[in-house]
Amino acid sequence: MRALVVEDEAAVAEDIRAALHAAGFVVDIAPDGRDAWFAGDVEDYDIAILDLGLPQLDGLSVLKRWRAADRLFPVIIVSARGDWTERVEGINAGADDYLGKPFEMGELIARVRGLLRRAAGRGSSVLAVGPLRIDSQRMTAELNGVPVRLSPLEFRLLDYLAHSPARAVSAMELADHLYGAADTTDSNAIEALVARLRRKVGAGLITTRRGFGYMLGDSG
Amino acid sequence: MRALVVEDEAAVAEDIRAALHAAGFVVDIAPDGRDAWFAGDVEDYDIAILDLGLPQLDGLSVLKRWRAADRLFPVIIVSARGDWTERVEGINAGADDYLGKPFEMGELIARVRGLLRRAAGRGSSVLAVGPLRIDSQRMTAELNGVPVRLSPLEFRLLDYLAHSPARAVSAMELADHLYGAADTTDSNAIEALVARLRRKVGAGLITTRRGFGYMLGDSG
DNA sequence: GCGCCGCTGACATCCGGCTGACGGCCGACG
DNA sequence: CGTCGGCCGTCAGCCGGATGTCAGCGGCGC
Repeated sequence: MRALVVEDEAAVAEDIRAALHAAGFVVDIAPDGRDAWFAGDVEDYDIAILDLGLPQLDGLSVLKRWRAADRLFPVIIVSARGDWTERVEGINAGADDYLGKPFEMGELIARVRGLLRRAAGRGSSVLAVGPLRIDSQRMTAELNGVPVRLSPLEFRLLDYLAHSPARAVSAMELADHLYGAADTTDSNAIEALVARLRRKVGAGLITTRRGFGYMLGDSG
Repeated sequence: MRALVVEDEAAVAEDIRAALHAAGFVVDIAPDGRDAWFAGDVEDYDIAILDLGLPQLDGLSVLKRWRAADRLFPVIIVSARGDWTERVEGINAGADDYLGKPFEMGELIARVRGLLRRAAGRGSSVLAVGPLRIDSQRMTAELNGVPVRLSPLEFRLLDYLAHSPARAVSAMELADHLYGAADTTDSNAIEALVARLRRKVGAGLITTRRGFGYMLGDSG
């Protein structure tokens, strides 16, 4: 999962980054509105945390521009001014959630997870695919009720697939969301990762659609 | 689907080519404005990605010449970050979308799909033809609600037919768009492909107009 | 009824994707 | 500080599905 954090105060940005990173996200930070707009327009994020008070370009404007450009990833607005009208404005501009400062990192993570769940069209916080249960909260997985020990990358790959229902996800997209955009590796790292995952969760769970990508389950 | 990438920087061009190819496109690359103008004038593209900073002939001029010659395929302008005036100029010259550098490949693909959808006069990425539903986003097809497993080429052929409403598409045109112009193969590869497709989606869905080509459905 | 275009099933080939092995890197631990 | 073990990217070779080719058949249009 890839997240964009828009926050001008470096210390706060770093706190959020750390929390998200610990929760298994790849994080980009945009320190001002202009960078934020650009990054959100150009990169492929799963979610954005957006501070409203920003230099260069106001947070609400950033959000509106994203939405106008059909950038539909979930956005959580974070703001110091606990203003009620502001909240409404945020929602109207296309925000999916609102969090007043100061806030607990735990709450932020929880809301992020909730939004991702909704975006994936799932109700429960524990995703189930066949005999496999994936708990993104605890970063654990169970096969037939038996805990499976997964490495961080393995888990994130599995988690990303689980959040992309009924869709084949290409190796390129996976690399993008697991590593971030920077490296255009044309290696078989993803294939190797998938192989190791299959060895742990059973070969049948991850289907390869030749020429398209990977998906969980086998229908479709 | 066939795309023209106009980009003088070989590495960038290659990245774009790879991404488009992974998304199921046949890609031609034009390294300068002159080549671009010629290729767009002579070949039959479904979309073009146009860099503005070009040797020989400026990108905007290329676009204007295409439009002046009634070459109406959608064009996405790609340009170094920042300049609003440039963006306006681009739109005025007949561009359909604008993307600042650097950009995320996934973003490019999404916009390309959006434009093609609009070009086909549809709102959704899911096309329905008789009992068949084609989702070009997920690259899946369903027959009466049952997923059909198609190979990459099969899917692209089907997708192309679906985007050519009520029209017979010749084998030559199909070969052109599935493989690229270069090879003037006088083989029956397309026929074989169609045969395999028919076996999977039902013979009635793809009609042959003897001497003209193939079309989806049977009316017209 | 004739001829040609197009269809099919079989076969060859080719390429994407899988695997097992290897080694670098890094953190844990003595 | 050295060693150990786990994680993970890279390599090379293999496998099987995907796709082009061929040859023969069939039916559509004249």
